[in-house]
Amino acid sequence: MTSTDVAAHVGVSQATVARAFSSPEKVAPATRKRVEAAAAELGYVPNAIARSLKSQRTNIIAAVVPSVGEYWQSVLTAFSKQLADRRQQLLLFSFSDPAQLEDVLTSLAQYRVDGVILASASIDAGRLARVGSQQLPLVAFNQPAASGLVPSVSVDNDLGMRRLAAHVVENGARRVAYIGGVAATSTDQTRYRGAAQALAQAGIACPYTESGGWAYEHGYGAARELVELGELPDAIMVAGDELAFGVIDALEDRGVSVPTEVMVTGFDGLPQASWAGYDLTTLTQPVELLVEQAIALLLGPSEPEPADIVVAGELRLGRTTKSSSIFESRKDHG
Amino acid sequence: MTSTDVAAHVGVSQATVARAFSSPEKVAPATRKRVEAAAAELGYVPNAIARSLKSQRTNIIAAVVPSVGEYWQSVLTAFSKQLADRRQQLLLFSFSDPAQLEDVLTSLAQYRVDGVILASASIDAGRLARVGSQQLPLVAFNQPAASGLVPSVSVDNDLGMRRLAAHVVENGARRVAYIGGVAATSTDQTRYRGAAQALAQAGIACPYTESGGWAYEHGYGAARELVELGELPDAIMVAGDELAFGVIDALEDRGVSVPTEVMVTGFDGLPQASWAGYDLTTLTQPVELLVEQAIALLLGPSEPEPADIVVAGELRLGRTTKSSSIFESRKDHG
DNA sequence: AGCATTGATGACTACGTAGTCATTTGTCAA
DNA sequence: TTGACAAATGACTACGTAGTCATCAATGCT
Repeated sequence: MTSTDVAAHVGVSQATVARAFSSPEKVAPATRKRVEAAAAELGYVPNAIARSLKSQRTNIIAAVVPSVGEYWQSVLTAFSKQLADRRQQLLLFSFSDPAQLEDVLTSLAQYRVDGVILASASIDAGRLARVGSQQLPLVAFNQPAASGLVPSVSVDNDLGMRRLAAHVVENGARRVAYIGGVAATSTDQTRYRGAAQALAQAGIACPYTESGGWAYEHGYGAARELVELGELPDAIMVAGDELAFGVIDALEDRGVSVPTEVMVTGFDGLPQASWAGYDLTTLTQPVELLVEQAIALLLGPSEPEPADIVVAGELRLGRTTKSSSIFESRKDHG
Repeated sequence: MTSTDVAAHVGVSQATVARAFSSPEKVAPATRKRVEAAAAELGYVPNAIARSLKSQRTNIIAAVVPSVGEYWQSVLTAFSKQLADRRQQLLLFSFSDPAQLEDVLTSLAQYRVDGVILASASIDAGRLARVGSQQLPLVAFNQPAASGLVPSVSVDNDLGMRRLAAHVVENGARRVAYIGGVAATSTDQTRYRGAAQALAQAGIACPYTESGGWAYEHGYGAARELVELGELPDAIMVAGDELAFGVIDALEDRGVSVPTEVMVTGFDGLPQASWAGYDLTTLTQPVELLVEQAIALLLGPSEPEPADIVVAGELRLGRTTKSSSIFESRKDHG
């Protein structure tokens, strides 16, 4: 069922049918109605593939995201929603191993998408630069390493961690440990640096432990080791919320009370952070806003110049840091 | 940069360049190498849009999923991974309101995808039938209502709930409450029926409470009401894991201990169910297997006949039902 | 040597649409 | 009434690819 078929049925030219759908104002109302009626009757729907070939625009945005992780799933959801509002579709390219990235980018290149959202902390700068050297509109999402190489949108990791650190210090922490995700990623580095520098200003050291990933299990494992080594700090700052959930559960499992004995902070502001079971102190990323900015860069009128948009997050105070006496614990387990 | 450009550069015809990429075995090795070299030099990548137009295959599968919910996110991840292995891409259509479905299906129809995965409990049978009447290969994912109308793949909701009910009864529950999601959905109905019938055989009633959604907040609210009404049962069976997390947190928040005072069961087997903080007794859906079956139906050699594949889930025993004396509570909050 | 067979390649065209340009029709002012 | 002009429409073509068919060279066989 093509526009030509509909045209024949109505008794107009194919061009008129095409116009009736792509620029209806250029078709006389009466004609348009007849075309629409025939299309409905025959079940005609314009072919986006052919349209894309002709117009050189696909109205498709590709998202390259890691296939695991609570955080990326929430980001993806936001992109999907906001792109739908702009009548764009989201073509999903997920990968579980950074090594797959080459393959992913190769097949991505074939689809002539209108833009690409590169969302993964685990792409190194060199690779990023190579991708950016294509003429393809590209936005790096929450990848500090992208700065200067490709246009990027990020939460202010440094400021966020500083605020969390300040909060922890205010709440009386004197010894602090930091549990990171993957030390090789710029996200991890930036966050740790923020925390470490802010704490250093208060004269507090902040030993770094790499957990080796961003998932619950990694946080659980790292915290378990910390407990087994003894010498628990007053607070553990964790590089991400999902990690922090694991940290909290590991601590509670071993009888270490949060926040009474050890405070815990996260980073990201996942929905679960607000769940009563965790009620985590964290830095909430303004995901909707970040996504909006990313889309604006991609779909903006001009080519996205290598701008680096940094958006501040919002401090969320949960029960996991309410240790000092002036805070009334809103809830206790027992 | 097109195949014609490459052809001119190498000194062969466009057809040969096209063949070198789409069916390399039909091109002499020497020629193929020259073509590949030129393509690499010029940065040529085949245009999937043009190929799709010509070949009438897009290698794109559309997924229609609700834009919220932990469960659907995990399903999406599985689809994305498995489709990538088969060199198919995933075009994402998410919607937050069932009313948007018409729009979604309209824009979906334009992309001439090779198949559609319809994954939402909140599509009613009538609508399903209409979608199915198109000639488009379609698979309904975890929608019991689809049975007979369109090919479908589902977990065995009935059996799963029966097994959970049996487990709860074995653990000594005599009074049981059921918290559902959205009563109008077939998923909710099937699950409740399974639980109610299994409990009835043990002579136990199972009053149904609708929570009004599938999210954490809905479970939290429903459980809060249950507590405020007094008359707590021995066990609460919940229609989904995310709901169950809310139920557990609401109970604990009000000083009701799980599982000592009230047992809780979920359904889905989300990753978080295995987190130590919840350690939920639930029915784990074999998501990877379900997805595999769905893809097989879609991409199978023949048109997917309206088969209904039902796969049994696996009972996961967590701490939330270990109430009877013979079970040692692995952990307690306090 | 002559002919059939196979492999490699080129010329050509269709896929379905949208934009360009030309043509026709209707409207208004001189 | 007629020229000028705008609106509506049609004919035509290009977008980039892959499949069909034809062509040509090389090989094997009698």
